[in-house]
Parts: sequence; structure tokens; C-alpha cells
Amino acid sequence: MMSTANIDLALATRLERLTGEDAACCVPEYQDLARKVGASSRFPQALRRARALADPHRLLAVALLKRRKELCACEIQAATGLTHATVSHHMGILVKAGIVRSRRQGKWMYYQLSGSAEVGVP
Amino acid sequence: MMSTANIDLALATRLERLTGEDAACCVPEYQDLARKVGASSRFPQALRRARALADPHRLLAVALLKRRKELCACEIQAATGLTHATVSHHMGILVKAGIVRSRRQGKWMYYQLSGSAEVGVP
DNA sequence: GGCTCATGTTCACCGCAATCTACATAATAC
DNA sequence: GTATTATGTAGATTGCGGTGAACATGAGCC
Repeated sequence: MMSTANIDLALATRLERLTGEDAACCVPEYQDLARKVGASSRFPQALRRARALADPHRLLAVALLKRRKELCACEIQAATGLTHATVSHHMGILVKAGIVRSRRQGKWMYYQLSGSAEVGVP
Repeated sequence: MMSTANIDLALATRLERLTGEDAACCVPEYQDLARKVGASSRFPQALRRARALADPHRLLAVALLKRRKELCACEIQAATGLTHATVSHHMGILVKAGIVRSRRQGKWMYYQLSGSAEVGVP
């Protein structure tokens, strides 16, 4: 396995052969930029939101919540055809991602969108 | 395992016991709505975009492309610390999702954002 | 032509997430 | 109190996706 230092060196020598503009195209700069972007607090949040919408059942639930203002867990279960355990699991992920908020009324658990459901890139 | 028909029946009888507003809260309506939303051409596209951004390395690559206009594969490799095979795999997913477009120039493959990188809910 | 470099493709491995079963909890009805 | 309903939680299984090694391709250089 090639060490990170070796990869850096090989890349640097390769990039040095390029023409003029490539003076700005050095490896450490990209690693620093990547670290800076990855360390931003917005990054894990955006990732959590993207992951939350990256499942067909969860995306469907959010799409339905966009049309009906509020749905109870059993209605989402009917729409998705999943078991209640799986629905609870999915809705928990959406709530943790900040896309959906829940409200308990008696036996029923109601879900609605919490602000915009869009996902942006940090 | 409970059949779908049985679940429908059980849910319907449960929902019938609820108060006034629940006349509109019938199971087939939600299944129809779910089918309609799921059958929309926008749904699989939105899902593909969300799934494409649901990986930290891919999200990082897109975030970097938002700052630098264009990056070659080796620069993305340097930024992410992955092997070239994995970078190629990830960029392929981003291209198929329509988030990134690629351009070959000599030996180098350049990537740039293809329009907005946002993910909307259909 | 052959050689090297940058990248794409294929395959196998492995970890994680989606799912269900089973049990637990909360709230209402009796 | 018990019974029932709606939902959450824990554990186990399984399938999918991220990963890298190895091979293939394509472009420049000699």
C-alpha cells in the first residue's frame, strides 16, 4: 500500500509538469480546503439531511407530508406498506435530521415538515 | 406474515372509529397518493440526487466543486484521500445523478457542477 | 511501434443500514 | 384494575453500497 506521503509526492511532481495555472493547483491546498469544508458545522448537518432523504420510503413520506400538512404514523404505514416498527425507525431518522417534527396527541403520533425539506451543499 | 389486505382492513376499522375529520382519513386514499407520487418521473430523479449526496466523500467533492469551478480526478483524490478507483466510482454516481458533468482533456478528466446541486422533494 | 501516466472497470470483501419479529411502553376504554 | 390500540425499542438477519486490488483503456511521449 502506498503511503499518503508518497501519494502527495507523486501527485506534486505530476502537477508540477502542468502549465502556468497549475502553480495554484497544489495538493496540500486541496487537503486544507477539504479539511476546512469537512470541519464546518454545516457539513455534517447537510450530510444528515441528504442521508435522511436517500431512502425511497422516507422520501415518499416527506413528499406526502408536503401535500397533506400532517399525517399520523398509521397513515404513513398505510401509504408505505411497511410495518409500524420500520415506519417508526424511518420517522426517527427524519426527526433527527431536522426535516420532520413530531407531535403526540393521545395515542397518535402526528408528523409534519419542520421548515423546508430541501438539502443544500455546504 | 400479515397480508396487505388484512392490514388494510384492520387499519380501516380502526380509522372508522375516529371522530369527524377522519372520513377523509381513509387508507386507499393514502395508497393512491403514494402511488401517484412514486410514479412521478420526478421522484426517482430526486431520490437519485439525494442518494448521490448521501455519502461524505461525494458531498465533500460537490462542496469543493462549488468553490473551485473545476477539478480533475487526481485533485479530488488528493482532497478525499481515496484511491482512484473509489474516486471514479463516486464521480460516476454524481454524473449519473446529473449533479456533476465531466470533460476529458488529454489524460485528465475534469469535473464541474451541472447546474444547482440542491435536492428538492418531488 | 513501445512505454508511462491518468483514469475507468471489474471483482470480491466487508460493514452498515433497512427490515422484521418480539417485547415494551403509553394512552384510552371498559 | 384489565383489555385493546398505537407506537417505540431491542435484537437478529439480510441485502446493498463503499472500498481497494487487479486488470483494462486511452492519451501523450519517445
